[in-house]
Amino acid sequence: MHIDVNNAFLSWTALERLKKGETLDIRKIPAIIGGDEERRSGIVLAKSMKAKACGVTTGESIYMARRKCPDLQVFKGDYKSYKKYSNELYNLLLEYTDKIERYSIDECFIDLTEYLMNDTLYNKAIEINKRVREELGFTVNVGVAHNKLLAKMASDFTKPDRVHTLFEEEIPTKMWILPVSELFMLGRKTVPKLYNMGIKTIGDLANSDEKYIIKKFGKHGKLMWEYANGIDNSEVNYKEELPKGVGNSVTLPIDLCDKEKIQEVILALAEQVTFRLRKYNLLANTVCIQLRTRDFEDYSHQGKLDTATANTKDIYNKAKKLLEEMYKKGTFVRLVGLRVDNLISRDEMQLSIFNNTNSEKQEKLDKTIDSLKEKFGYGTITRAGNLNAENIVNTKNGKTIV
DNA sequence: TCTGGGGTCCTAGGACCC
DNA sequence: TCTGGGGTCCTAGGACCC
Repeated sequence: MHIDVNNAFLSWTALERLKKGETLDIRKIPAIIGGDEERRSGIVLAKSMKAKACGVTTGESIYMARRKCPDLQVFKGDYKSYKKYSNELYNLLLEYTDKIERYSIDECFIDLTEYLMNDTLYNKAIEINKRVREELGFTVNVGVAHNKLLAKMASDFTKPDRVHTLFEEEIPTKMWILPVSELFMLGRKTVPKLYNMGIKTIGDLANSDEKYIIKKFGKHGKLMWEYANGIDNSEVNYKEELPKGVGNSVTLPIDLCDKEKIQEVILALAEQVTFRLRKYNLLANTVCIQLRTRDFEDYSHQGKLDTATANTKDIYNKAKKLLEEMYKKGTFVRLVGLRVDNLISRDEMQLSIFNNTNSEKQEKLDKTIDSLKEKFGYGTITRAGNLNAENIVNTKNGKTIV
């Protein structure tokens, strides 16, 4: 089964508000959860059914959404409460199986292979849908099928608060009739190409020549042809996995064309990224910085580190070097990103790094800073060189001890 | 006019090796 | 003047997901 929370951020915000004594249920009016327009991140993150009816779409600018829907109300998101509701859903699902893949904050796959009868599965899905609504206060769509792809497609059919099945024999009537753009993993670049080839529905793709599609689209072609035919042998991945990379990025309040100022932002990002890296007990082997210009052109530059590290200073120094190499004087930068890749666990690391007294000192410093951040909040402590950028990178301004 | 931020996976081309 | 055929590793950029 695939379980998908309906308008997750908006529904959860609605619940939080009601809990605090507000009387207006924002699920029942044209409303959205949006980013911060002043920080130039004003996009739609989630929408109510009434906002959707006006034509508001996720990802578009709040400005556009308001034009489509003049009495639209905009609310801020609160990631902390979202995590809480996500956990409530997870705990409810645990009563059915521990084979749960948390696909995102508002989506889970669960593996119920032990139940072979379609009717049994369907009844379980009905029960989950009802229990979530009654016990947790929000609604979910549940898709029931014999693999993940079909379950995911099913949960997307009609919303909200519905259970849909997509068994083998239902593929032609329920899935093949849909426009090809509805197929999972077909995005804005591939769909027009298929259209030009005369492939308009998922059925058209399913019944096209597999070899031809592979020749045109390579590996991705094989995947989409199989998906169109309902083929997917992937497992429900219920074991927690460590991340393959960790990154943070910020859209700046104003475009910067001053390398020193960009460096300050990179230092704040390095603090953020390495803080998370250390929480996972991982070390990074490569550093990558990303710049977005005022014309929305993205550039990235990466490089390997001499030894794997999670030190703020090491990562920052490398990032600074990369910036030096790539930044063209006079370019106006809108967004700065820093990410680290090729991660290894700290235990795998040879001990060589600990022979270096300087590294040892840095490790101790980072550890101390981390525990202060854990205890008193991320904004508690910051580097003196970082006071300007800190306010750009972090929304919450805690106390600052220098 | 306005266009986020967090990820994963894939590809093409270049450097380098034998 | 004519210059292979393997392979690996690295980087930049792009497609897709939520």
